[in-house]
Amino acid sequence: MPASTKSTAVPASGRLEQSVLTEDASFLLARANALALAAGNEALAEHGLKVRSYAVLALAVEETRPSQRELAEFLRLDPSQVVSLVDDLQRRGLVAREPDPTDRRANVVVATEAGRALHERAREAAQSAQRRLHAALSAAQSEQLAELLRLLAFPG
Amino acid sequence: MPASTKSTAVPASGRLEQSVLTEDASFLLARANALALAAGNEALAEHGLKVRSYAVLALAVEETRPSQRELAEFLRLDPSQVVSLVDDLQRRGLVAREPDPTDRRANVVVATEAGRALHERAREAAQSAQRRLHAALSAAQSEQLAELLRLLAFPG
DNA sequence: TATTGTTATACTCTATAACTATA
DNA sequence: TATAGTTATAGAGTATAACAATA
Repeated sequence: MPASTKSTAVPASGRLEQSVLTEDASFLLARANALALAAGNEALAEHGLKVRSYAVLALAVEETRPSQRELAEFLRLDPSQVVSLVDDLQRRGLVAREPDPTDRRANVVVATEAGRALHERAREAAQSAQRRLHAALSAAQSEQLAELLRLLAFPG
Repeated sequence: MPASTKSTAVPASGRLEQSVLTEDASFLLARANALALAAGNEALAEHGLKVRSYAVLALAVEETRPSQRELAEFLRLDPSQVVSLVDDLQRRGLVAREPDPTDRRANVVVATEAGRALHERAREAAQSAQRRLHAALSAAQSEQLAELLRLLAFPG
């Protein structure tokens, strides 16, 4: 193969990495998210979870006692998507819907004991996947990235 | 309403922001990406584009002359998705498929004059949407965020 | 044999509207 | 009137397998 077809040091598969898109934060965000989502789903699959259901379970484990509405807002999901996520977790005995005493329209989603146990194991899998994903970053860089993303994800 | 139901200074809509998920880089990535995607699609809609088709157009405008295969890898799309994205842009006269002289299996995707003109206008809309999205970040922070995301998005 | 682009297909995700029971 | 949850449904996005042409 003639040298002219591979005139740079960049590998053939990465020819496009010199694109201006590489300076576009939204594009980088999309690509990084695609990689993180794939890695997360793969790591959680052995526990029967995905990134979505793991997030709901994680919030149900906490003291906050979130309503489905709050879950939808926080996770940027449609309320109807929360219904089916909670349906699934409830069918598997991992969370329960409890009535909110202060608002009889609302359900509070709380983890069962089995849900807490599964969450603990899943959390470790997710964290180890994240460590692999952040292999190119130092611990300080990972923390800094999280801080900057927080500004973007929670404005105001 | 009794004070005990709103015991913190956090607004009711943001009660969950104290969750440990808020320290999870992958969750923050997902939420930030959801916001950026929505803002991007909204900004590009007036030009008849979405984030996906804009990215393809942007790469077709450059000198790189990417093949559909390269577009798929770079944008982390399935090759079949690239087919329909290019189909659509081509139908609208914004890009053309040119045969790759060095590989008769491959199509090279290049922007037409109309495509270049539209890209220029769309780029401005996308950039101004991004400035709004990054309102909480300084210019230095935005640049830093992009650098860190690049490490995540393009490992190796 | 392996790869590029293509088609067809199924599956997941997302968004919308309409309904009920509450507020 | 407005909101929480639910249901149904349609649309967008994603993933898979199979095929023709070419390497």
